[in-house]
Amino acid sequence: MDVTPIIDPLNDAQREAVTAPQEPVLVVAGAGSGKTRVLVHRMAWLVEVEGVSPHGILAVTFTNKAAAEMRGRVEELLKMPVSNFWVGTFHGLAHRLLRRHAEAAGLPPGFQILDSQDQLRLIKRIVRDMELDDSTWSPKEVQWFINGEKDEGRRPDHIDTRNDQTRAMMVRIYRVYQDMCDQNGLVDFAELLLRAHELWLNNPDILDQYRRRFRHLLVDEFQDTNSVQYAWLRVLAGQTGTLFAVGDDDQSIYRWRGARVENMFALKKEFPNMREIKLEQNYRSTSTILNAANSIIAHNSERLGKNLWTDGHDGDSIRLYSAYNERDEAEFVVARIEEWVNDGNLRAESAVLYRSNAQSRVFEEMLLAKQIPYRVYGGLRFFERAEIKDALAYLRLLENRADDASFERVVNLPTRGIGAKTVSVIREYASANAMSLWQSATTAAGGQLSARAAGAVQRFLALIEQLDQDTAELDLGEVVDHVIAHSGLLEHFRKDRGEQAETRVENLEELVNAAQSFDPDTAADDEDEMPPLASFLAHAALEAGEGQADKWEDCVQLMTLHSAKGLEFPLVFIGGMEEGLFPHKRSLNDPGGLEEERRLCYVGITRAMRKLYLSHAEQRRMHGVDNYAQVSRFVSELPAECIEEIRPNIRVSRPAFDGGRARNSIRVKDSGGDVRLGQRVRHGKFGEGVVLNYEGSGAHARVQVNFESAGTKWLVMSYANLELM
DNA sequence: AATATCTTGCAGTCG
DNA sequence: GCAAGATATT
Repeated sequence: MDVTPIIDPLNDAQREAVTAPQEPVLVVAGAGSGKTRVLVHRMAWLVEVEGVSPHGILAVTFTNKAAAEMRGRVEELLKMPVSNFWVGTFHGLAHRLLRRHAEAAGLPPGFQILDSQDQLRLIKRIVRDMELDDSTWSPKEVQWFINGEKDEGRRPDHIDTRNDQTRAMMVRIYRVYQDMCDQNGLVDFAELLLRAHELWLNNPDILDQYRRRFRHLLVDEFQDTNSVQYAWLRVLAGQTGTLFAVGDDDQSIYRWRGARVENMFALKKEFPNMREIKLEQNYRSTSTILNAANSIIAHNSERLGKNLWTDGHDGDSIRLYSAYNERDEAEFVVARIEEWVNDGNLRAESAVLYRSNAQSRVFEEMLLAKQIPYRVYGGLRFFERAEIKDALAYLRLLENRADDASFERVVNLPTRGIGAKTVSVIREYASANAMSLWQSATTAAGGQLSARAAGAVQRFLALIEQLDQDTAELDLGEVVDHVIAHSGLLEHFRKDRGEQAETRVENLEELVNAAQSFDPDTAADDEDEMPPLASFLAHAALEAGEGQADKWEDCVQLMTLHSAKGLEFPLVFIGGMEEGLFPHKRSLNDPGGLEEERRLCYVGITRAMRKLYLSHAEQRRMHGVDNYAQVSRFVSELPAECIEEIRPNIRVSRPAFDGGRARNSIRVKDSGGDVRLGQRVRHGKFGEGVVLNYEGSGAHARVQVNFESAGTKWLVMSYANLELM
């Protein structure tokens, strides 16, 4: 057999990894050192040379993108379809296991996935139902707490709450939340992983079956595994499985969602015979860019230690631009992109990276103004759009009548005379009798509904049953089409004359397309197949789709630094290099947070192949308020000889701003005086009060005043005629 | 009960 | 600057 395509394109270190004996291997692979290639070639090596059946190989990644890429490349190399391999994300694989073994995992067969929006909604309701103050028990924090505990593998019973009232209450909410999910057959993201792990622990026979099957476990981005994922893999590997783990401690950027870099060290302890191989030769970037990256990451203390090198060219300096504000920054970036394109390059080769999603807006506006096509990754994804979730809620009810979240979402959408009052009666009767909203509704909440409300509810129930019957024989695309048409959703959005109504209708139509072309999972594995609708719904929750269509058009790529991991671009911009934004201020509270931000910066820099631009703005509008920040410390951690500063052109219209760093007063029209925060003022009608807040400037300036008798009001300065006191 | 308008909180990153 | 939720209006 000809193995040259498998081993020829590899350097020595890569080859050592790919051809290693069937023993545990840890590959520490720097950015751009060919780690995906190593994984792909290892799989090919196992199959072609070692004679391992694809059936016995499990490959795990974190993102759908990475999984898709791995599939594609293995197929290309082996020239055979990879349907026999299990290749997927942790969540995807966990989901597949749970579907197969729903009963053993203690789940109803029609269980649905709860995405984080739905999860938050549910928690909000629970906090309210428990009559807790949602400012002390902010649903977001509760969500954070629950997910954090689940990521560590802890159920409410495992959590020690002695001497900690706050924690005790959090655990109480966690309990109620979990009961709710169990009753409704809902599984959140963290739960998928935890249940999959518990499936091993509680069912030795099932575990044994998979242990015997998967003798080879390949794991990408090992530094991003959390405790549960690690335990899941560890148990699956057992004494007989061989683990092939690839990771880079310097690219560990998901600690906030439970990832533990330490898992890389733990591996070496658990498998004393583990072979460790370092990949340090970079094939992606110029040496200037690599120097910058090495120099940044050297400021971190906790590292396995590794230094990237290349035998390529120096390339251009890294350009640093100091903008006045975020618009100026965007203008600069877009102008550079225009030059790039005029030089005959593709737009798709350029990427604008930023720390937080909110930063994309200004770049989008500027690109739009210059009519440059672009594509935003992340942000609000297709399956997360409100109208899509509405449609999915109908579909979910068809699958699982007990899905309360979906029930509530569509019971009165489009409006059919079932108001808040009616729903709350149904809800109370349901919780008093430990039944689903659906069941409660079928009994007209135990007869507590008025005749009119009961009639409306009855019509809703009949509608769902009717939809279910009518679609029983249809295929997936037709089901979706039928449901959005006959549920009244499409009609509802059609007659809505809001500006977004049209795109909503288009999105619903797009959903039908998505369903039609949906391929029930590329890994059409042997035995039990999932019903298409269930499979499609899971796909919607797990993959969420992309922000916009038109993948194939040549367009500028916009994304967060996080979602850029694993990608590369000839031209890269990193915007918002400001203290407080990057490193983000909320990362500074916890130890290790800063180092993680620095690794994120390292990830960003190493995305660039040829040209890298960094920029920061002196002034940036956030939450509608101007902010001023220092240049990010990361800029000063770069070697000076790599950097070339670009001064703004004089012609740039410097925004009229009034000098002060922390501006806290505005000028009252024609009056010579300033209104400051805390200033006492008198109003002709409302009397005396104190200025709490203000916004805008000039004729549009408004102030918020707390009046002693009239309460707080927003007033337009130019009309209010405030008298300063 | 349905719709229009105002207020509030937000934006840290993913599956 | 936007979206969700709260409040006001019909």
